[in-house]
Amino acid sequence: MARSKTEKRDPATSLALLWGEQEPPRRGPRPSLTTARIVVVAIGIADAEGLDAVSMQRVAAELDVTTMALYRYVPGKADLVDLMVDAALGPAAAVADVPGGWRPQLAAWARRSWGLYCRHPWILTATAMRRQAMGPNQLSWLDAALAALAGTGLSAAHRHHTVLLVIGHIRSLAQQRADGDEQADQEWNRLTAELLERHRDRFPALTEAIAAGAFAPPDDDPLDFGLERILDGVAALIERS
Amino acid sequence: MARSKTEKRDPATSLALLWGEQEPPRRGPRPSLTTARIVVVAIGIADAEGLDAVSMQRVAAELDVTTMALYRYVPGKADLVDLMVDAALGPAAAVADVPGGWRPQLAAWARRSWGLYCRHPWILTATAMRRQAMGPNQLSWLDAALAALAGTGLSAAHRHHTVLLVIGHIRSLAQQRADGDEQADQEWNRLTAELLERHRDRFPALTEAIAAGAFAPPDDDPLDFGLERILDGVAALIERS
DNA sequence: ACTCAATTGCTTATGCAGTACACAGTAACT
DNA sequence: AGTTACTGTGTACTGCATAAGCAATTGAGT
Repeated sequence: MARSKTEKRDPATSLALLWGEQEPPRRGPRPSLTTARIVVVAIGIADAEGLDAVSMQRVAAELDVTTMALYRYVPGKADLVDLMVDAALGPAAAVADVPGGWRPQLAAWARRSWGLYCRHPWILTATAMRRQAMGPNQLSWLDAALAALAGTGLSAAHRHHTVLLVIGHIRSLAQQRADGDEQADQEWNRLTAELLERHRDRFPALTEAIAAGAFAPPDDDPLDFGLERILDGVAALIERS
Repeated sequence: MARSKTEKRDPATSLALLWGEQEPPRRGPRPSLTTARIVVVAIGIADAEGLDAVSMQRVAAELDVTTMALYRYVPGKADLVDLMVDAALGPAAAVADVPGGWRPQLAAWARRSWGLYCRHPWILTATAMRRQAMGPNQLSWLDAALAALAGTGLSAAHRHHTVLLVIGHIRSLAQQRADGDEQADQEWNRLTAELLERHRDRFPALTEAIAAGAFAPPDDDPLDFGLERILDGVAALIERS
């Protein structure tokens, strides 16, 4: 099967970079750049124009250096993206002091996580379907969510799966959000709706649901419905055990 | 913000192709290929070597034609991928005859959907974070899930959100599965675990969860936990209303 | 102070990707 | 037979990631 691209990364080097575990150079000219500065610029591009706009050439141009200069700081693009993700995540927000126990805490965690995906939608693509090196910030988010579930009596495996479930929901929302937002997509939606109308007999339940307003823009927070269902389900599991 | 790539597609043309709504050519030499044949070959490559291995050149070579010949059948790569997705999905399985009401039906739907993502993991990337043209098969899957929820008394919006919640879970699992399966990834996991151990004080809950076996390979179906939680949550909502 | 090795940024070059364009041949409609 | 709509092909352009070699810069060891 397949990892993305040719998979030439050296895990040890990549992880050392991601965790900031590498000795500064002893000799040679002073570096004119920092890994951090490169990452900041790259994130800026991704925020403004999407992940596809982040090419090595583009980042280098923004920094007024040659493309190849970047390779003195970062082994390759994959590592740069990993760094971007971890930097964009930042350290996890503390939710331990949210009152009310695991449920409000996990909800707060989800809400902040969701906010992150809204501010940096490219995180979704950056972490999708590729071996992704996990940096300290990413782990801190995971840790925070697990901490919220610590007192529930759930097994470790169940706690872990619960967190993954919530993350999955958030990512799923981020995905949908990326799909429907922009004006160019209106044309797609219009034409698809037309097609659906023409084949309405093949999709009775869908046709009916649309007629009943299933796809109308919601007025409440899109995160809420799924999050409440999931937390209800988890609550039921907790009570049962 | 940003769609992937330069966004030069014509929605009308792309959708017509996807829905098979285009008149066959009246004159000229017989086409030596079919769109369908191209798609089958492309899916074969994606199944065997991942989506990254699917390049126009590669597909063309497999079919013994020039790269540019493909463009007589498909406007561009994005459209090819859309066709691949819809073809790989196939028509939705009927779950209306699954006994026991909405819950077993939706569970059965989820299970078949999950099977699809297992057989064709590239579907995840293919549908991630890009404007994706929805073809008839994709809509039929959506329709089938909505049909399962038709008798529940849920509002159309809630039915829709419920389906999206389940899809999100499935995709989330597919994502995780893509991450951890392969032998090359063992090295990553080992080194990450080492790093985590060295910084264990920064991630107490995570460290504790791992020690308690949270990441041990599960013996039951990975789909089950999340699916049951979600369905429990939905069931609670249905009872309440 | 002098030498040397490590490290910098730059230049040049390779290979692969998607795709635009113009050509020559082919089959149906007039 | 001629026109027209189509076919597959060759060539070419652009953008991408990245490898290799070069000259300049610096600190450590003498």
